[in-house]
Amino acid sequence: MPTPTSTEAMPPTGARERAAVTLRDVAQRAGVSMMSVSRAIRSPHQVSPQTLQRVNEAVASMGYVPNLVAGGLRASKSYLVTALVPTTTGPLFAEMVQSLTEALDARGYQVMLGEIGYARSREDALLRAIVGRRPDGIVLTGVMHSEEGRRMLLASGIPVVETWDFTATPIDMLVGLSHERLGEAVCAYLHQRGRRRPALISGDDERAARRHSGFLREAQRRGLPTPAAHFGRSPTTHAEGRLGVATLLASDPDIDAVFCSSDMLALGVLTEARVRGIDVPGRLSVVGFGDLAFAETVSPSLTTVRIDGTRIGQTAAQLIVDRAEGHAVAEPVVDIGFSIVQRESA
Amino acid sequence: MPTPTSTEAMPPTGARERAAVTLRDVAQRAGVSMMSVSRAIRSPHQVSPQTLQRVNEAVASMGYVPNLVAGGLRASKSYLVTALVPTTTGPLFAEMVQSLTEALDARGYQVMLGEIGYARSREDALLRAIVGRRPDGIVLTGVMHSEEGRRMLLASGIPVVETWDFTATPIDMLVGLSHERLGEAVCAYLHQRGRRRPALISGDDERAARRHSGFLREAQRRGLPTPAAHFGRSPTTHAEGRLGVATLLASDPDIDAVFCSSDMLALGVLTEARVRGIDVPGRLSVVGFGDLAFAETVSPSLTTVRIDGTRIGQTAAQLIVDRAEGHAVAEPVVDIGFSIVQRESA
DNA sequence: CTGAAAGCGCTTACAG
DNA sequence: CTGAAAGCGCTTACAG
Repeated sequence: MPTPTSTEAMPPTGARERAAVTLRDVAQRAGVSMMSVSRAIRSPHQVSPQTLQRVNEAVASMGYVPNLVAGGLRASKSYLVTALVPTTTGPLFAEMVQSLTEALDARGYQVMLGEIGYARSREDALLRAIVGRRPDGIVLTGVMHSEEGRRMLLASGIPVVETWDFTATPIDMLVGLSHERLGEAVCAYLHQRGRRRPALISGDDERAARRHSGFLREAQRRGLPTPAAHFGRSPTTHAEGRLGVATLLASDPDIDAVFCSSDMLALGVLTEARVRGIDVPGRLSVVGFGDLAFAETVSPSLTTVRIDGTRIGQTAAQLIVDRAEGHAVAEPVVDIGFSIVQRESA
Repeated sequence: MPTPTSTEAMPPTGARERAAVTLRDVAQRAGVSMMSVSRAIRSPHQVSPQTLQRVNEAVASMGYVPNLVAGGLRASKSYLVTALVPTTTGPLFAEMVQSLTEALDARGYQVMLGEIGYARSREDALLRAIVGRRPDGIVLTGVMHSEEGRRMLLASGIPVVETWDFTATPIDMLVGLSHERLGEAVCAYLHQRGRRRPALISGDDERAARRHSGFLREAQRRGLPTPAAHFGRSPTTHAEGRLGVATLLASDPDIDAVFCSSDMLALGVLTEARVRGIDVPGRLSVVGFGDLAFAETVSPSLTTVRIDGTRIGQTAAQLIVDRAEGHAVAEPVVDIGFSIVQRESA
């Protein structure tokens, strides 16, 4: 290893090591107490004009950024809300995350996202890391099943909102919908339009499984033959949609409808049908899930199921803030429902 | 307002308010000092077997979750890395985020995502909130332009990695690529395949703009007529791709290639071309950007540009950890390049 | 292997 | 309007 020259010994790197400016430094510079600095920053009107000005000058010249961790520790208030989203979802939850972020931002809270699901086994470890940071609220996508996870969240005392799904036993609060009922509704929709041999293509996430079982139940109720199904992995792909419908048609050429667990699967089905010269919706109806932006403009346009992610996010934000600030929560469980968006494909 | 009955006065809500278990509580229960509990949890082998057992029992029975905020404050170490991703990107950065999360998780760090971009004006406020939590590292998607933002990050002393783009003046470290060169390469690719009137459809993000200008420069160098362009908003959509190619063809029916700033735009172009009976790639070549999963299985399959998001994430993780743990960073600026994935559409 | 003291950077609670 | 003291829940640094 060469002897470092002075230049090598002090690369740009070196400059990054100096300690951050603290409240004490600012107080010294401004010639006031730490408390006055703290007040000048958080509630400027509680402080004399001169104090305010001197503090502001010191803050600006020193580039002071308050340590929220320290403040939060003392005040037992983090103004941080953690949202856990699955890696596997892609754009489906984007709408919810955005509206959650906006609504909480407006009330002075910051949202941090945690990715869950790339290693299901590490879910409890991740939860522990999150609870350990003592956020003022936790938003989960889906409901929590792990007993360990439920216990930890419950014991933490942190407000929790589960979303996008329904359960009779939420940990705390819930903003979601019944995927069973959704599956039933889609089956009814197809049957009412004369379809007799519907099938399904599904990813392996649990909400898709619930939609599936609702669909089967409704088919049975209506006296239809048990719908065939093709299963792929989540996140679902265009390729799986093509493969799925090819596989289904191979074992039963009379299939006349497919309910897909995502719009991307449905798009794959549309592609495969076109390549094979199968008329959609003439010979085959296709229904997606999610109402992603492309559903409206593909050709044929895609009939799908829409869930109002914006409303989920806003409602969750409201619940978290109410609970975090000690207000009564009138309706801790909200069913936001779903709607079938009728377009050309079914 | 009705007088609350005892049931109303003590809803499930009430149970969530009790204070969290602390190290002191566990120490008392286990009959040892706080330090012994702290050691038993963090370095169990430094503690006698009896102590360890008593602590473990107490921790389990009380459901103790250490307050990482308090620990981090004292130790000046948060084991938290914040990644800022644009709301507008959709699935493009998913790969990077996942590999970043995995690589950092393996080293004991936790990644939290912050959404940027739904309100550009709030970018500095968001940065302030993030710096205020004193993460051990910050990963930015794109490069930082705001002078205020650059100053704040620089002054914070927190390791920063900018990604997905290139600049001569990174704040700290950089893992990216030149979008100008990428644009040049795509133009050359199309010209080499006999295309004479290429055009572009672009979202309004700055990396798309750089690809655009590289493309124009290369076109000029090759003596091609100045490529026409259609601009839409980011996030780009399937609808915009359809509209864009329709608009371009209306003003110049002889266009023979389109470079789109996203695969979703390109998919819209494929749809519009099919509906109009325009042969792709016979009469019109289409190139996307991103190599999303569907690019391979749409029909015709989509020629596109791939960026190795996994490698970006892994490299960024390595840089952050090295810097955070005081190791020398050999190569603080990494060009990961790009590749054109040739398929049917061009 | 164990523990008492000090301190991380703030805010609360209290007194002027 | 201002400030000195205490404390949030941990870990560091030191002493045994």
